[in-house]
Amino acid sequence: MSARAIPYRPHNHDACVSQALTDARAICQRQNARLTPIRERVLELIWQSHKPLGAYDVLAELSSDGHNAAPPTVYRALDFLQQHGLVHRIASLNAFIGCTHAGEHHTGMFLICRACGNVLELTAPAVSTEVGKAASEEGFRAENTTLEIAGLCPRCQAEPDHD
Amino acid sequence: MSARAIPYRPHNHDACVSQALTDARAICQRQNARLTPIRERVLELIWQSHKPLGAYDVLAELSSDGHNAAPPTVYRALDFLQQHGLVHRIASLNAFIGCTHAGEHHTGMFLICRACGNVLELTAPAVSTEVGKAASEEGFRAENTTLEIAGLCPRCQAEPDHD
DNA sequence: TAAAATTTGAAACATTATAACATTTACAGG
DNA sequence: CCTGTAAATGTTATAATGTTTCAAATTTTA
Ligand SMILES: [Zn+2]
Ligand SMILES: [Zn+2]
Ligand SMILES: [Zn+2]
Ligand SMILES: [Zn+2]
Repeated sequence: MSARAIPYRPHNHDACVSQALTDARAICQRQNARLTPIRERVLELIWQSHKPLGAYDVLAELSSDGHNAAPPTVYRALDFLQQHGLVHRIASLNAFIGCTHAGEHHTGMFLICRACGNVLELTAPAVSTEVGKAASEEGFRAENTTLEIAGLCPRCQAEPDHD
Repeated sequence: MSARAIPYRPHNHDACVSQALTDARAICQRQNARLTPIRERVLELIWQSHKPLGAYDVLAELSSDGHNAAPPTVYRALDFLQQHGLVHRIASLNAFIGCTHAGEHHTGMFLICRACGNVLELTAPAVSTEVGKAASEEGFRAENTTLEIAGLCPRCQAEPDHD
């Protein structure tokens, strides 16, 4: 797997998308899960940028596809994709983003730029370790971590108002 | 300030509430902010337990007070309380909880028990440090951290189905 | 092929949050 | 005490997000 694209910088994003779809197909096959056309299309839509997309945004895109979908269609597809580690929900934004570590067993940490809206997913083992330590010091059995950092990406610190 | 009550264990919760209200009055005075009757009442309602309360739950309680309130009343009060560091919003639950470190300048980390619903707010400097490190390694200027851990509290690990 | 399980369609509804504008209240200066 | 101003609250409507339910179609299994 090659070096990961940085959302904040221009890059060949088509490569991000096709890599994500290729990975998804492999992962679903391995897990005996069915990446149906709707699910694949939703994943593709989610990956259209590195900015999280709301469920109703996905719905609107499906509609402009000519697909007459209702909310449950989208939420089901998103549930499926989450279940199989292909997308993450960003709780602080009520929105969804493609996982850049699909298949890698990880706990995502998300850097969310409040200016450009792009999100970078990191794996930070040191953070996970400290979180686990803090939880177990309280006797708490951690199952699921939501870690979302809002702030300014390097690009927007230098030069505001990027897309 | 005495040792903090552990939400997961029985304790004199009236003491939690009155401490929180006393602290809130002092903090607002120091900040020249007006802790009006509505705001104080909302804070008291939020503190009625260590389980996060939804905005519409607050609304319902206000109504049963005989106060004929609409959603904006509650959201405004909650915004005020958040602004002054008296309550936190738990993004993964769309709900609000009293801050147990009001006035202490901190980044909250929340241990959310999925069985009993209680939430413990921690300050974990080591976690904050690692989060800061991970962000700055990416050149990201972190401004706001959402850190919520769902799992099982000690009590519910031992003995399920507590309230 | 027939039965079973999974996936999708469709309609209604529930929950959470905000916009917009009117009214009231608190406060400072005259 | 009045009065102008800003802050806070009331009120109505609406937007945004997410779920329940049941029916129909599709895929898988036997
Ligand atoms: Zn890309
Ligand atoms: Zn991921
Ligand atoms: Zn208590
Ligand atoms: Zn706090």
